[in-house]
Amino acid sequence: MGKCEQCIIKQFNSLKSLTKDELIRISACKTSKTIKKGEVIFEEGDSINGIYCVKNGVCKLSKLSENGKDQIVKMVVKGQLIGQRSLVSNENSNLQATALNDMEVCFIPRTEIIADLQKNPKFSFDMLKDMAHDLREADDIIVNMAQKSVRQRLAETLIYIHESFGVNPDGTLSVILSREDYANIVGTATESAIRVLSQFKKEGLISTVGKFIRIEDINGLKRIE
Amino acid sequence: MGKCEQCIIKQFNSLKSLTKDELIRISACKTSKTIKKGEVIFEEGDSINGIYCVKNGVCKLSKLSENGKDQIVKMVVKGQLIGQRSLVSNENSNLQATALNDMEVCFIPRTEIIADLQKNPKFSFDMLKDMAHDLREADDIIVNMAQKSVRQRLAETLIYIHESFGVNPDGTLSVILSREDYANIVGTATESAIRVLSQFKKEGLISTVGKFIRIEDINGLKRIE
DNA sequence: TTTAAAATATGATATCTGTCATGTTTTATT
DNA sequence: AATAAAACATGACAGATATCATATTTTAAA
Repeated sequence: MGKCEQCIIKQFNSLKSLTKDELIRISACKTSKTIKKGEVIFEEGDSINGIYCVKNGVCKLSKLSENGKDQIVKMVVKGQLIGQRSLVSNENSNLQATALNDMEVCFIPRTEIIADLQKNPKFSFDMLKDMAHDLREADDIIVNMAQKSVRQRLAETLIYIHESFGVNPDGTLSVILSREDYANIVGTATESAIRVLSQFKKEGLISTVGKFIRIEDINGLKRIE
Repeated sequence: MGKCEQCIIKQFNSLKSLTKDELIRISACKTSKTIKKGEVIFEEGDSINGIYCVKNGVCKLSKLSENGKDQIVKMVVKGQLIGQRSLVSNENSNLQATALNDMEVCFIPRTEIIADLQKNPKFSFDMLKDMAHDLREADDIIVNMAQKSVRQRLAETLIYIHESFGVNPDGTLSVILSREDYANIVGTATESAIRVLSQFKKEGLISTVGKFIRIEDINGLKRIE
């Protein structure tokens, strides 16, 4: 099993602020897991009791709505942490985490992290920064949901995935989502998401081969109103 | 000018975790302000350079959308803090704060708070908890925006205001909002908000006299689908 | 008080989006 | 390869919501 103190992944999240000794201690009690595509890491209401550090792969954080739809609230990639909120508030999770492709994660038990938060102010300040960033993102999502059309939101989602998660060598988006996932990010019916993607294709803004999507005209997407 | 260490308001936010000495120091450099109804406390893009502790009154935090609407993201009442996110991330504000009625606030400069965050782990952990709570609320708002009708969202907004901010002796909601504000919380056109409120009135769910709204049948509102 | 401005109200209509139905394609499994 | 299941696609239609127009009422200001 890898050692936290040597792991490059920690560069990308607040764990980077832990001292070498703290990392060694955490390394001793962490557990590594492989999670297969589609597998649920934890459900709404689960007591998580720790945080996950994503070493590889992508997952979605979603929340079930009363109408049966599973709204995707955030996507998490390599380098990021999952479960900080529940860790801090000591409440059960309000979200479900589901792997979008095969993942490798490390699980660090709650008590260890809490101990470090109490002792290492740089670490807790870093986590504060992360949450402040998440909050800002959440604000933007709220505004988009409230004020923009499905067409605009879907265009922005494609751009976001393109810019945040990158593309394969052939230019297709590296994160593969079903049309239903797109609908659940945008907050619309699956048929509507399919329809709008088809329109984008007709307009030459994107090209698709099955689930693979390539953005052909990113400025065109940005221009959508 | 009041002294922080004797101020009861701090009970309701993370400032309660500061030591007496820290509070005395903060008290020495804080400034009190009165803000009139409708006045803007800070705008999007402003560098805030501190946090506001709300001693009295209510304000809205909003973000301008490209379509010209001013989406309300959160309402802040007596006891709560404003500006933690910008404080922590050291970025300019992504939101505008506007007083909904006359307010009294204390402004604490950034450097003081940062110093305490670095030194007092209990304080920073408390602020982490606050942010985790805000994030959870934001998740709920995203899901509601994405999955619920204007009618449902408006009903839930009325219930939220009723339960979180209370009522006057005559039973009317103590926080007075314009129809436009309601529209900007719910994320709809002002006319739609007006229309739905009129419907609620016709259905006996609420009664209104000018801007004053009284919930007559809270269970009826909760039943709306 | 008078007047102007802003907020509230309501109708008519257009547009957007959801739902249902149905067919096709892709993917997984035997 | 054959089959079933899932995902994707598209049309038709209904319902929700935005927009525009126009009153009416309330509030603020002169």
